[in-house]
Amino acid sequence: MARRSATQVADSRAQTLDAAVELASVIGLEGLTIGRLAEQLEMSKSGLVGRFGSKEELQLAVLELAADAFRHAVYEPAAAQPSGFTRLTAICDAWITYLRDPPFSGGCFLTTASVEFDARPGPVNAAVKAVMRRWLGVLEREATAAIEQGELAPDTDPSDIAFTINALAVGANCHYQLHHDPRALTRARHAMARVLAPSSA
Amino acid sequence: MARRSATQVADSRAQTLDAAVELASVIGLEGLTIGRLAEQLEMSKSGLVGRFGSKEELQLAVLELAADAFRHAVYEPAAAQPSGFTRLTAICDAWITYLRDPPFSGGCFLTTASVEFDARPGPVNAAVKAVMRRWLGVLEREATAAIEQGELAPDTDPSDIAFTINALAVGANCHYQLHHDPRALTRARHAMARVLAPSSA
DNA sequence: CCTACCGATCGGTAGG
DNA sequence: CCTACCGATCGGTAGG
Repeated sequence: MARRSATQVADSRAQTLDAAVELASVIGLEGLTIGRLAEQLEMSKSGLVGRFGSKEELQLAVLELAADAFRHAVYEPAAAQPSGFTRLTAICDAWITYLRDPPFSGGCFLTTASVEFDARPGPVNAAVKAVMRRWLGVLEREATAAIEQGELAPDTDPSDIAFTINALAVGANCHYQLHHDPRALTRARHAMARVLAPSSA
Repeated sequence: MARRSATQVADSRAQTLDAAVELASVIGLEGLTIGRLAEQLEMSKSGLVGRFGSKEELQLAVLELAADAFRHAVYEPAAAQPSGFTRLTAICDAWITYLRDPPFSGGCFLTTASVEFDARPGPVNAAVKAVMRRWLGVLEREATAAIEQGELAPDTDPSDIAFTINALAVGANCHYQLHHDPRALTRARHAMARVLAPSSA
């Protein structure tokens, strides 16, 4: 006879996290404070602490949700495409769309968190690293498939493809968030296409 | 009969700023607090406030110093080279060197500040934008010279070159700061070279 | 440049 | 989930 069912608890947690990730995308994962989030949700600080345990656990939960949203927006649409060049192209398309109209108003959350925590050792730093490595691994896997299928030159380095596509997306996000110039997104998309194009015409 | 000469005042201000920019490169420009900086410099908070007026003015001074350091490390060595392709190449070389061994331990300060302040309106946001625009303008000017000298294809868009080179540097900095993998730097350098290579072989 | 202090906010706990 | 509270720290001021 619990006062709230497991589903209700999960729902309230999910709603809390939605607000937290939106707030953190604007003011940063470290700038996110329990007090400010509580005020926005019109609840007490201790209520929030009860749901997550500590600020660090809240940060980890926010990061996990943001990573899910990224995969949902960028990877899942492309997963329907055949592996290799076709799927890589679909990933780039979805990625640019995601950068243009991100699910949280502060732009790509993973880029923000990466810059914010690259010099702060701890569990959040480790989690950011893990998410980024996993994503680069996906890109690398698709690049390898493209090479095997003869869609990329046989001497191509899959890690090189993964790094460069990711760097262009990160750079485009930073430029677009700062200057709000959509040309950054089309320029990044074209540069991605050149990375995936056969090196000789 | 001033107790401290203008030179002494300028020196103490410069030493304070050196410590501030080093600290801010690690914990961020917003995370930089007067109290923590004062403690590190073994002086009182009010002494620091007296030098800069407010935290925001301190942030602006730190940003200005960081921009000077960037230009000193990346632009000045290349300025000795002839304008156009040669100078762009020298800029890319110096840039990668700067990313590998940055003057402040937190990596490229401008990238950090850009991500941190892209959604925080105010004077610091405006200053970051101005620094970035100015730098992109330098890259664009050199790309234009390269086109005029026939070193880049005549239908090349100078803004496109500037954006892409910058995005690769930003992406490389983020990757290198997070994973400490120097291959990110050589990969970025190679991608920059492809951007500057004639599009057909 | 200092000490002493201001009100606000931080993350978190006690107790219910 | 709440109120009430803890010690620490925030940016900054008063007064010297």
